[in-house]
Amino acid sequence: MTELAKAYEPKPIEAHWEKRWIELGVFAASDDPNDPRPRYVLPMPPPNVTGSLHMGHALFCTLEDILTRYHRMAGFCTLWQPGIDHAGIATQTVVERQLKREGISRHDLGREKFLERVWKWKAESGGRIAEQQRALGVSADWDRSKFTMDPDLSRSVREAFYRLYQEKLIYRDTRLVHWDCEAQTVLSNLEVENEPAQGELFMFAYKVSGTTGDDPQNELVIATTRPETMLGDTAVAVHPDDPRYKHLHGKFLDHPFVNRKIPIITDAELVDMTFGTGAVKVTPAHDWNDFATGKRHKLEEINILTLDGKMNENGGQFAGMDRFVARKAVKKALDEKGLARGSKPHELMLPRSERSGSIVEPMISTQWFVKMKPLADPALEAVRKGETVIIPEEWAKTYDHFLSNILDWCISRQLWWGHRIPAYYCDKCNHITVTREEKLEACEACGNKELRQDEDVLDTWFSSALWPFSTLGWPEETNLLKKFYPASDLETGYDILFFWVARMMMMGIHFMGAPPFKRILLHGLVVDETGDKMSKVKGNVIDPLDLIYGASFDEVVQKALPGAPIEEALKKFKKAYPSAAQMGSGFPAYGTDAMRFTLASYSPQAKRIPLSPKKIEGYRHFCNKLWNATRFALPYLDGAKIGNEPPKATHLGTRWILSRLAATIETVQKGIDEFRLDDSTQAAYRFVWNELCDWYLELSKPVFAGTDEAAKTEWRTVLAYVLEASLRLLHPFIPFITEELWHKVPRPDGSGASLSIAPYPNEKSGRRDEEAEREMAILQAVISQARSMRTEHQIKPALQVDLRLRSSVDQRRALLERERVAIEVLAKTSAGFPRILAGAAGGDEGTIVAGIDGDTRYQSRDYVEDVEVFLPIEDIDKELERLDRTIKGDEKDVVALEKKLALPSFKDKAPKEVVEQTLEELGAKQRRLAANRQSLELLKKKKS
RNA sequence: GGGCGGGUAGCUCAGCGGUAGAGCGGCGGCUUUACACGCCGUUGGUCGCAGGUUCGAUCCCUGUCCCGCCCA
Repeated sequence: MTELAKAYEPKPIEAHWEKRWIELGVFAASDDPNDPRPRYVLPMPPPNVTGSLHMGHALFCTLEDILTRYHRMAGFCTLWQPGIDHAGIATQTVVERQLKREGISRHDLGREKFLERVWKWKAESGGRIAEQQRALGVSADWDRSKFTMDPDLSRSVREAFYRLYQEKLIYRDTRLVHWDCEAQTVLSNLEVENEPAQGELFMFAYKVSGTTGDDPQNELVIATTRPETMLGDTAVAVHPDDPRYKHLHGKFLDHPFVNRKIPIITDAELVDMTFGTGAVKVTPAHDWNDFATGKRHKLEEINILTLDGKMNENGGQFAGMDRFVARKAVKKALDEKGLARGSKPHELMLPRSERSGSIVEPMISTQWFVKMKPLADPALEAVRKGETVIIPEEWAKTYDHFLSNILDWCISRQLWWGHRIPAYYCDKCNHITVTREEKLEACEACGNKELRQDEDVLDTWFSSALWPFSTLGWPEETNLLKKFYPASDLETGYDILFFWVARMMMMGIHFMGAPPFKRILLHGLVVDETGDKMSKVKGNVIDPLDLIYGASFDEVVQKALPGAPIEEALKKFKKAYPSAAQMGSGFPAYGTDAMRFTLASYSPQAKRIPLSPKKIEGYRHFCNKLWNATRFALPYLDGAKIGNEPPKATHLGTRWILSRLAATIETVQKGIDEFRLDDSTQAAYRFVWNELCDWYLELSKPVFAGTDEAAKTEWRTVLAYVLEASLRLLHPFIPFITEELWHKVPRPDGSGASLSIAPYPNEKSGRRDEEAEREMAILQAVISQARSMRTEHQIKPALQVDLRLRSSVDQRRALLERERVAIEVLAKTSAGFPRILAGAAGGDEGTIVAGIDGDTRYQSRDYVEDVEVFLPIEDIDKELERLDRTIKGDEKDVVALEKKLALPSFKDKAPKEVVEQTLEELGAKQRRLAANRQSLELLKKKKS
C-alpha cells in the first residue's frame, strides 16, 4: 500500500482528478429510454458568456454538484445540464468596447460584420468559465453543454415566439417603457434598479394665459425634480378641491420656451395637495404617473428626448443638449425670465439600468410584449398546489406576490447580439408575419417577397425561460426530452427568482404542460465577512480560484480593487475580511474541497452568506484530518476484506462506531434530501473528527499494539469498512480528497474506477446499536471526568495515575472491567490501575498511599454516571474548592428541578416522558450531589 | 408606502415548546511516533425590549426598537 504524504496537499490531487473524471466519462447521462434507473435532472443556471468565475458560481456549483454526485452515487440516472448564456447587453458591450479601442463603432461595421466579431470574441474568450467550473469539481454532463445561441436553441426560441404570437400572448404595442440611454435599448421593469439619491426640488412659475404683471394670482408655481421635462409638459394639474387654485380651473398657462398653451386640469388621483405647491406639471411622454394622467385627460404626448438621451427638436432652444446639460440650461433660462421660484433639497428614487448603470428614462416607444397574466396564473397555481415546491418555503410568498402582480413583459431589445425577433414587415400591405422558420420567404397576407425583418432581438431571459426544455431538443420529441423533462430540482440564487425561475415556470407549464421542476431550491448571496455585497467599488471581491490555489494579498487586492494603490486596496480588503487581516501575507492554497465544504456549511435559508477565510481554513484542517486518519489507518489495513454490509462487531468500540456511522449516514442523507446541506456537513464533520478520530482511532491503538489477534482482525475490518464508507459518504461534498484516498484504502470487490460512481452509503451501510451508544457514552464520561480532574490538579500529562473507579451498579463495573484497557490508555493510569471497586458512593476509601514516593496522599473524587472516580492528589485545598464548585452547581440544578416537579400542574399536564425524564435527571443529580457532599466532609475531616 | 426576513457566547452562525449548541477566538497545559492543518482540559449567553398564551417560551401570539432585502 502506498504511503501518504505527511500533510494533505490539494493541488496535485485536484489537478489529477479533474482531468481523470472527464477521461473516464463518469458524468455522462444516458438518454437510453430503457434505462430502468430513477432519474435525477438538474438544469444548471447557465453562466454569462462574458463571465468569469466568482463566488456566486462557486456557491451554486458546489451545492448543485453535491446534489448531483449524491444522486449519481445513489443509483439515479443523473443529468446535470450545463450551458452558457449569450448575455445580450453584456456581451455586446464587451465587443463594442473592443471596437472603441480600435476607433470604430458597431455602426461603422454594420450588423453582419459586428455579429461576426462577437462570434469571434466568443470563440476566443467566451465561456472560459466552463473550464473554471471543472476546477470546482463540477460533475455536469459537459458533452451536452448548450449555448443559448446554438442553432437548436435558437429554433426553440423562434418556435416559442411563434406559438405565443399565434395565441395572442405576444403582441406589439406603443407605450411608455424604460429606456437605457447609454445602451440605447428598452429594458424590462425587472432590469431597472431604484436607488435613493439626493436631488433637488426646483420650483418655477407658469404664467396664466392672458394675464400680465407680477400678481401671484396670475401664475402657477410648480415643483419638479426634472426641470428639463417641462419642455414636454402638456398640462398642469391641481387638486379639484384645492381652494388655492379654484380660480384657475379651466384656464391655460403660457409655456415660456415653446409656443404652446398648457391647460390647467384637475385630477384628484395625481395630485397630492400637501406635496410641493399642490400643482403638478404633467409630462405624459416621460413620466409613469403623467402617462396615466395623460390617458385620463386625453393629453398630447410630446417626446422631447432622442434615443441617446439628448433633447430633440421638440426641445426648442435646448434641442441637441444632453438631458443633464439641458436641466441646468432650463433652470438658468427660467431664472433669466424671472420664473424661477427657488429650490430645496429632496430625496428621490433614481431608476438606474442594471446593466449600464445610466439613469433610465421613461420613453414612449413601440415594443414587443408578452402578456403575463394567462401564463402567470398556472405558474402560481403549480406552487400553490404543491406541484412544485419552493425551498426554503418562505420564498413561496415572494413568488406568489410577484406573479399575482406581474406586469406584461417587454421582450424586445434594441441590440444586435441576441435572437432576432422572427417578425417580418411587409411594406406593401403593412401585414406583420411571424415565423418559426429561420428565414421568411413571403408575406403571409399578400405574398410579397420584399420583407423587412424586425431589427430588434429578444431579451436574453426569453431564451433562458425555455432552458429546461430547449436544451433537451424541444420542439422535437427527442428521447432526451421525454426522459428528462420535467427536471427534479432547480437550484439557484433567490435574486433571479423573478428573472428566471418564475419565467421558466410559466414557459414550462405553457409549452410542456407540466411545471419544469419538482422543487425549486434557493440559496443566498455570497457577501464579504462584514455582510456587504461583493463589488469592485468596495474592493471586497474574492476570486474563488485564489482561495483554491492560494494567492498573496497583493494579487488578491489587485483583482478586488483594480487600478487602486495597493495600500488603499489592502486596507479596504482587510476591513471587509477581518479574519483574513490577521492571516499574514495572503491566502494559502485551501483547495477546492475545503472551499466547497465551507460553502455547503452555510444554512440555505440565510439570505447572506458571509464568506470567511477563517472558516475555509477550518475546513482545510478537516481535510487534513481526514487525510491523516487515513494515513494512520493504512498500515493496519493491509489485507482487510470488506463488503457492502457492516462487518461483524463484538466489541464496544467497533459496535459503537458502526452505530455512529449509521446515524451519521441518516443525518447526512436527510440533509441532502431536504436541502439542508449545513446539517449534512456538520454531521459528517463531527463523525469523522469527534467520533472516528477522537475515539475510535484512539481506542484502536492499544488493540493494534496488543496481542489479541481476533480483536485486531475485528478492529481492522471495522476500521477499513468505516473509513471506506466515510469516503463514499463525504464524496459529494469533498470529491477530490475522497477520491484520492479511496484508491488507497481497501474497497469492496467489484468497485469501479471512480468513487464518483460507487454506491452512496444507505440505511444498510451501518448498524444502529443503542446499547453500545449508551455504554460508550458512560465510558466517555468516566474518561473525560478523569482527564478533567487530572488537568484541574495539574497532573503532568505524562504522569501515570492510580485511578480507582467505584460503582454499586453491577453493570457499570462489568462495563469498566471490559473496557479497562481503554481507560488505562486514555486516562493514563499506572500499572495495575484502574482498580474497579464495588460499594456505595461517598464512603471512605481510606487514605490512598501513592506508589510514587511513599508519601501519604489525598484523593480527588467525583461522581459521574453512577461511577465514583478517585485520583491521588497533593493539594487538598484545591480539591476542596473544586468539589465545592461542583456541589454548588448541582445544588442549583437540583433546586430548580425539584421546584419544577413540585408544581402539581407540571405533573398533571406535562407529557409522561417529560416528567420521567425530569425525574431521572433529578435522580442522577441528587446521587452525584450526595456523593460529592460526603467526599467533601471526609476531605475536611482528613485535613483537620 | 406595501411585503419578506433577521436581532442567540468576543466573532460568524445553527437550534425554534421541556431552563441553550457548533466553528473560530480567549485561557491553561502537552516533543502522547496519524495529524501543531494536532492533542487534552477550560472559559464565554437575564437567546433585542415589553406584554400575553402555556404546567413550561429563545422557540407561539401582540406590540415595540433596531438591521437587511424585495416591490412601489
